[in-house]
Amino acid sequence: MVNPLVRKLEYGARLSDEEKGLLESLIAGAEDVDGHQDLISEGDAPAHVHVVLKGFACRYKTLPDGGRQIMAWLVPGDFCDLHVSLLGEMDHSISTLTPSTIAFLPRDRLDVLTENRPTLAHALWWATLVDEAVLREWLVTMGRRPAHRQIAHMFCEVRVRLGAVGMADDDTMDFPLSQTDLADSAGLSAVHVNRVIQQLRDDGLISWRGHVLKVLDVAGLEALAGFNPNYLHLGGAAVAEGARAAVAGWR
Amino acid sequence: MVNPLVRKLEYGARLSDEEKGLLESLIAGAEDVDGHQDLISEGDAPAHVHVVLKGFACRYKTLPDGGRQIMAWLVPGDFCDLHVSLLGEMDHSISTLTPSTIAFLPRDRLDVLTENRPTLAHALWWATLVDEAVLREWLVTMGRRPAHRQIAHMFCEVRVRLGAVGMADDDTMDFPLSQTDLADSAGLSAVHVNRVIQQLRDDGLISWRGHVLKVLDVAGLEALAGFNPNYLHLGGAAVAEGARAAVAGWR
DNA sequence: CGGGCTTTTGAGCCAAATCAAAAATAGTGG
DNA sequence: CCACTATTTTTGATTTGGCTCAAAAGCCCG
Repeated sequence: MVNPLVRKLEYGARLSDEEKGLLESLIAGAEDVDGHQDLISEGDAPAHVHVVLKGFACRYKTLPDGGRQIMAWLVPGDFCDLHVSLLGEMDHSISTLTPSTIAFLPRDRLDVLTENRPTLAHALWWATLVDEAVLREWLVTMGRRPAHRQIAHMFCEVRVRLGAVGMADDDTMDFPLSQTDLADSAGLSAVHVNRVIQQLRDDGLISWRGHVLKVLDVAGLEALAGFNPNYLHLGGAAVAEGARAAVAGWR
Repeated sequence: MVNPLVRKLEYGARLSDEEKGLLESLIAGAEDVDGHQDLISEGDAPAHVHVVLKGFACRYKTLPDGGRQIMAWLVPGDFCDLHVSLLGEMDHSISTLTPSTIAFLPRDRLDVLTENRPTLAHALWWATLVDEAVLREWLVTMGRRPAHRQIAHMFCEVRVRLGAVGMADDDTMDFPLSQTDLADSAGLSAVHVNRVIQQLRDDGLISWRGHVLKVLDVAGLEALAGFNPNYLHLGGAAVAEGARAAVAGWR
């Protein structure tokens, strides 16, 4: 299978075969990590750039009262700490949610590469900006959608994101989070998440048993969630280029 | 008074006088805009980069049921659409909350400038990454803090952010949002926000009359909010450089 | 087969929402 | 400077979505 990192970044820029090769060659090493292990902690200034190749990780913060809020899911192809380093030190932590494979890219070599390869640099910044767009959508979802729509929305999103890296064939995907993880992502209690899930199952929208999530009724789930995938910006590099050309023309 | 844009970006990079001048010279024009006017709408691919010079603006999305969620406050010195253009088209809208002065920078000239001035480019990306960090904190706040702590947190944040551009002397600042705006930012109802505000007043933490917000008890408010300003990354360029040097040393 | 998760169920409660209306403020034009 | 509106803030009453606490049931895996 093609590296999920390359696969994802192709949505951000039209990469040449050479550029794809350069990117893959940067993967200095990969490590299998257990679930619930911190990869990077608040206050760190990580020397390497981490990429998820397999499994699920997350960004999170812990509150004074012990509560945990997950702010992002990191799925195969996602960077953990690409540009945050520019801020000096991490203002949040990153940990695996499930057993995962994490790749390391030497930051200095990545820097050199992006200086010489504007297309690659573009793709990497694109990835960071999409992260931000996802964050915005999560905020909207938490602020203004009731619990069942919120959970539905998260399933819609993960279906599209995993699909983009070839990991959601037939609307079926490995989704190994616990309901507690989901609750910490949604800002809900685990008990309530459980009841919402049962409702979604009863309504024939999803099935979720063991680690396998299946979206049974894509249209129904998306309608419930009010899901519009535009914020994921997966229209592809070609689309984005067209948009930029159009902008240039208007100036 | 020094341009708030320059003032803010100095936290992101150590800018030379020449660079500051270049930045200011980019401001092609500025316009006074009424409150509650859309500056940029979802789907746009804006030709200029907008910067708030005076007043308050916001990023927001509107939901199918008509609800509005504000995802960010844009205060003097903040960009509205700096790097989002890299995504092709806007996935959210931006409007003023109050009468404001908005500056326009020609995107092509900005692009040229950043290509030749790595320090400036750094400062601009820093600003984008701080936006993202603020978004993360808002998410945590909405997900895991009860309403009174959440509102307290927003006041703590705005105090520091306005202070950074010299607009919060003596813990007193112009804060012209309505309680409805605040509710749409916090994901709460306006009625509940009103009751929370009264509680904060009764507890002697703030006063907020007309458009003037005064934080009467900084320590008390921050303790209530569980506020840690690290996510704003206003330690200053010197601090950040030190951190980077340290990283380099560890490699 | 037993211990440690995770999911599920039940009961009671509370924070925040909704609905509705009054009071206070801020503009606006005469 | 004052009436006249429109908006914003405040109050009250009621409802509810989601929380907490607690325990049972199911699963996974060694």
